[in-house]
Amino acid sequence: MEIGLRKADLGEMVKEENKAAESDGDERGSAEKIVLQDYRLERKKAEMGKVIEENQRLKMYLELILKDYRALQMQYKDFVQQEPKKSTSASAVNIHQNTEGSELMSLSLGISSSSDRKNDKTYSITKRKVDGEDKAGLALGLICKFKGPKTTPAESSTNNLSSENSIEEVKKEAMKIWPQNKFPNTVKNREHEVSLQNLTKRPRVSVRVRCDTPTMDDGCRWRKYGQKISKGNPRPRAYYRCAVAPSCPVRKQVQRCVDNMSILLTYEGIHNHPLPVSATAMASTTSAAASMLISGSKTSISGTNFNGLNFYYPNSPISSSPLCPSITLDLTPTSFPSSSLSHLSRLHNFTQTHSTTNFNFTSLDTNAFPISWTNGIHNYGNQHCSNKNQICSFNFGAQPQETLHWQSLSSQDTIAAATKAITLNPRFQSALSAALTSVIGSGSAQQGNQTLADNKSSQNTKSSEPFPVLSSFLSAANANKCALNFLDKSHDRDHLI
DNA sequence: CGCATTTGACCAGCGC
DNA sequence: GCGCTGGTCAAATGCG
Repeated sequence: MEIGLRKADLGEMVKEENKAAESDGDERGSAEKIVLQDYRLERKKAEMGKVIEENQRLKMYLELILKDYRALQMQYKDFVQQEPKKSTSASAVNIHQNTEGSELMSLSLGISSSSDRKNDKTYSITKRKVDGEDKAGLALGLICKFKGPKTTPAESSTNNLSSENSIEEVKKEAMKIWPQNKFPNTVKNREHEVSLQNLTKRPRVSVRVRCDTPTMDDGCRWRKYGQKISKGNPRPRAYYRCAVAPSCPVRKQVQRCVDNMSILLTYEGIHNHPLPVSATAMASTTSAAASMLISGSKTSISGTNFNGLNFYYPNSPISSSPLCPSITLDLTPTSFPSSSLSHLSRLHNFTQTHSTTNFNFTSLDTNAFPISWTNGIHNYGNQHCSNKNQICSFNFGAQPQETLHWQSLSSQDTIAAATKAITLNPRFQSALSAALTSVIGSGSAQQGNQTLADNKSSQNTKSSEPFPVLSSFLSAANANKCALNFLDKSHDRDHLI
């Protein structure tokens, strides 16, 4: 569609140019006119060639995306088919059967704000039940509980049932949890749902960078509102608010590592205002990752406690709330892949309810044991992943032709390069999507791709537009369009960085 | 003087 | 229920 429009537009342009040429011709000699026309023709031909080439590339991207989509669709089908067999309770089967298709997508993401949590006393009860009883499958209960209308005190009290795992009780739980899903899912409801999600869910993106200076300038204006000594790290953690706009919800935590020069920046929330150009590199990196989180969570259906891409950092654990999915982009040149990974593993063994994703953008020699990604999407780079433990580490510099030498770059450059890697390369997007999809449980890398594309596109359009990219989720159609726009423009930017 | 930072107090969530 | 911890608030302080 986009391709067709482009050709049509170009045709119009050629006609207009020809008209202009004709009017000019009255004042010039015919020979000069012919030469000029020839020149214009050649130019248009060249442009046409570029457009055709671009269209081919777009088709290629589209095929890749479709391929990803089909692969995910197959995985999803497999999952749906296998899950009832695995499930020990009939209600679980009902839940899955009731949640097939697109509805299931919208049911999966249950996040409430802290204020909601305050009101919803069932939260902690349900969560504990979920954590304790069935780490593999019953997370659905939690998910739905978040989303649903506030339960009445009577309903809440019934949640205090003794935790015997009888089928009847599970059924009762499921009935309490799911009834709202049987209501007609009107457009209004969905919009409300989505807006609520965007308002209440604050994705966390941690960026680990090497920084020799006391503070790291990421281009944005921040106002410090607190400082705290956190457990396990003598260096205080600083809390910042975005000071660009008073209403901006974005917060940042800065934690310096105790034993090296790396610094961990944790961003929470999405900017609701235009950003200075200097801030777009970091912001686009984090928002791309945040978008991935949101999209991934949104399409997760069950299984892995949906909540979590958790960050853990030796000697400075950043707390993670189940309400705040988080992701870490490791941009340090000298990371600690093996130790961090084992650390993550150990941590995860202790806290099975959390899962962790660590994207390592260091040079490839820091990671030495590639494991092929088996999600049926793309193999890209070295990906260290243990699905069982929900721990993934990516090294995106693994393929020689795609290797980016982060070590030689400054922090800003590294961030910019990482941003580029995430946003411009469909393979990166696929890999990221695959990781998130895997970690979160299920879902659509497709949507992740679109979101990333959308994200980049939104930045590309105009700096005057508000930065937040999560709003793109409100319109799938728009996301499609933006994805194409992004793909359309991506090759031009390839020359920039 | 205005703005940013510091810092102790307070609050909420969570584990025991 | 209590204590620990992370996160936030707001008065005090510092700085240009």
